[in-house]
Amino acid sequence: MANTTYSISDLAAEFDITTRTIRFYEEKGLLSPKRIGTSRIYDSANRTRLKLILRGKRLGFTLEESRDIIGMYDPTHGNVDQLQKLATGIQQKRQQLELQLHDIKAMIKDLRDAENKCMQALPTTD
Amino acid sequence: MANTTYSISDLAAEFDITTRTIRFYEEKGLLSPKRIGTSRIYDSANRTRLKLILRGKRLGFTLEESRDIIGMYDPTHGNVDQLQKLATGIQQKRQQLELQLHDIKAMIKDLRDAENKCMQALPTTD
DNA sequence: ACCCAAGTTGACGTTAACGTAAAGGTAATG
DNA sequence: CATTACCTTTACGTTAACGTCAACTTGGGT
Repeated sequence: MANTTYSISDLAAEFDITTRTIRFYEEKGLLSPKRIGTSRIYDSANRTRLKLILRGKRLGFTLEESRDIIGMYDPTHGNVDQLQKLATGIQQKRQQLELQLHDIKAMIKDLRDAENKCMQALPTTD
Repeated sequence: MANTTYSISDLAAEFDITTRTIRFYEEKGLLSPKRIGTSRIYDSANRTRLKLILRGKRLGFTLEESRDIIGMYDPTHGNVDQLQKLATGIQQKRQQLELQLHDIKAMIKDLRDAENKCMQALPTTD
């Protein structure tokens, strides 16, 4: 199984970000690639995490929020009490996202209306 | 018609933000309330604009983006050429929003999955 | 052996979006 | 008439998320 790996500039090119950005995410504890010598080596799991970080960014989340959210994706952390807290944390984030979903839909509708008004104000080609 | 007006602290209280924030938005050209003496007086139109700004903020937009978007809501700007550019601007923003909509839905699904895994890992009460 | 592209670690700079005093004006209330 | 409660402007401080050098090492290709 040829486990594909990536250099830092591979990922930077793929996602159209700088290497500085990727290192910054690592500095903030969002990524922790393996090393060969001093060079960072990213596997597909790292790449996925990066994608999730960027998705969070597009949605306006801070890096800290994204880190928390990504932390919710694997229930590796055994303890029952921890799992309870995790579950409620997940539910809260989901609620927030539902609100955001509502906001976006409203905004899209507003823009559709604006577009229509705009079209009506324009001369028709007939 | 008792045109309702608001003081700056009225709006700050209603939307749970500081007066500083509201003044800052004005500084950035997002609001322009009337004045009585030196005091700012907001009408319902100003209040609506503020609501739109905050919605934009919840969606991760910069103030500049929000200002542009809000500017799309009224086709007051007569010229045909301007209207054409406005229309395409609106369409672009809408496309961006559709992408964001997609991102949000994906994230909600991820969180639902995570919630399920979490529940399965928890002991049932039977 | 030499070069170059790509990697590394600091460290300081920058921008957006406010926070946080400081210093003062004004209007109503006790 | 003095205090309290809001309002104002001006100005410096702060945090997140990188940008931007600088100075250095390192693995391949010719």
